[in-house]
Amino acid sequence: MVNKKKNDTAHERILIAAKKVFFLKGMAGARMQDIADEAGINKALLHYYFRNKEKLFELIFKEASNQFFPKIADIIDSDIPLFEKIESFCSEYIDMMQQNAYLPLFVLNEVNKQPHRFRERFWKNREFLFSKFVGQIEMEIKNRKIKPVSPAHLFINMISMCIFPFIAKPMMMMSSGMDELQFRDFMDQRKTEIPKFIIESIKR
Amino acid sequence: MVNKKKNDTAHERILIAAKKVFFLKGMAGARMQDIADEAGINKALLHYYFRNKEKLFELIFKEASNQFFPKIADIIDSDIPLFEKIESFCSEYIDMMQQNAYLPLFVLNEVNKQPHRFRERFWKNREFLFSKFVGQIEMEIKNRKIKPVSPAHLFINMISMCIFPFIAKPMMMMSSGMDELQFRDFMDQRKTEIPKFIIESIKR
DNA sequence: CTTAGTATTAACTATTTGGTTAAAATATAT
DNA sequence: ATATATTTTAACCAAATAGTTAATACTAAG
Repeated sequence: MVNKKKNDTAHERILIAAKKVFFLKGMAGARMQDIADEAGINKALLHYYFRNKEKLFELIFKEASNQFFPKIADIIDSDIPLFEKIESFCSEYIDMMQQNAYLPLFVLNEVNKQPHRFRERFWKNREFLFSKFVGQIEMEIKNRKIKPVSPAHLFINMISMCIFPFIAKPMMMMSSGMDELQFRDFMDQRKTEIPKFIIESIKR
Repeated sequence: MVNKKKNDTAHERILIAAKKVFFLKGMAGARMQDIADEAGINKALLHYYFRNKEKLFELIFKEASNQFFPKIADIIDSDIPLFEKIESFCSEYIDMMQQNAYLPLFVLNEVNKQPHRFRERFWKNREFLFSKFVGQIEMEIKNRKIKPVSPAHLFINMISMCIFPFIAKPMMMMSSGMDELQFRDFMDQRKTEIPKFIIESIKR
């Protein structure tokens, strides 16, 4: 045996299929057979490459939660001015989620259903973004650049407005009769609407 | 046979148990045995009262989605002034969700996973709140009472900020080290923080 | 008390589903 | 070409799980 290339078909097709099925149905609702079918391979091959459902899910979930989070940190922790930071956070975060609209609900749902899976990862990897952002806001308040606002609430407001529409997407589309394209447009607007809305509220 | 009272124990205990288990694990993750255990009865009794899992779920889901929605309409569609309306919506809606923090994620998740279950209900029952609220906002803009803002985005902003924290609750608690009580406090604050935040942004 | 309907259970069945095995096909090295 | 390792499959297996059945306990009416 020599170097085994892992960029080949079956192994990769399985990962893509697993992602699709897990995102759509969640851990509890996903069937190994569905994944095999989606990948166009025999079910036994799943277990050949990834020991069991648990392990396979863990991989998908880890990738998903990493994608859901840490890139935020780069923006939030950067040294740019507050208003610019808010603008680029909203814009970039929504942009990321547009490429994977299922991601937020998938991650948040699984965290709710199996908190243990997330707990360790949280205490380890993340000091969590928060601190630096909070400091910056407090600074701006002290300098009377913005009104006195609660940094925690401001932060939660911002991510709520960015993320929630993806979670409520099907419901929004149904209730307002939007189609896929109109939803995309709507979220494109939000990239600028949310920052405007926030800044309008806190600026002096 | 005479009048059958349905306010008795088993039947009710099952509904309570089913609600608990479905809320916690979702349709796909819930086990009939879990529900039976939780209700302290034999599994066969579940099928005696509610033919099958599907039917039982349908009941719980219908009640949940009714609770998640329509009471909003009363506030949103009422004739009170805009700012008051925003205030009472946020306050009352958060208050409702505090009594049932699992509700938003449960409903939104199941709507995502089985959109068909919701579609009919939407086209039928609800003209959806929207219209009257939108009209009122456009009016206030025309009268130069508030800045020109997109009613749709304003509406989504408001419900995002109210609902999202419940969906992200475990994650928020983990990442910030909140306990149950602190979360409650935080949401109590939001009942006034969100309206302040919104009004500050749109007022002239 | 007896009877007829109702509630409840233990035991069972059928199906779904995650996982295994052993053999076949395919590729790789010598 | 032959041997060796890797990939892939068909056929199974065992556990889990929704749903059934037939018998038993319970309740209320006459």
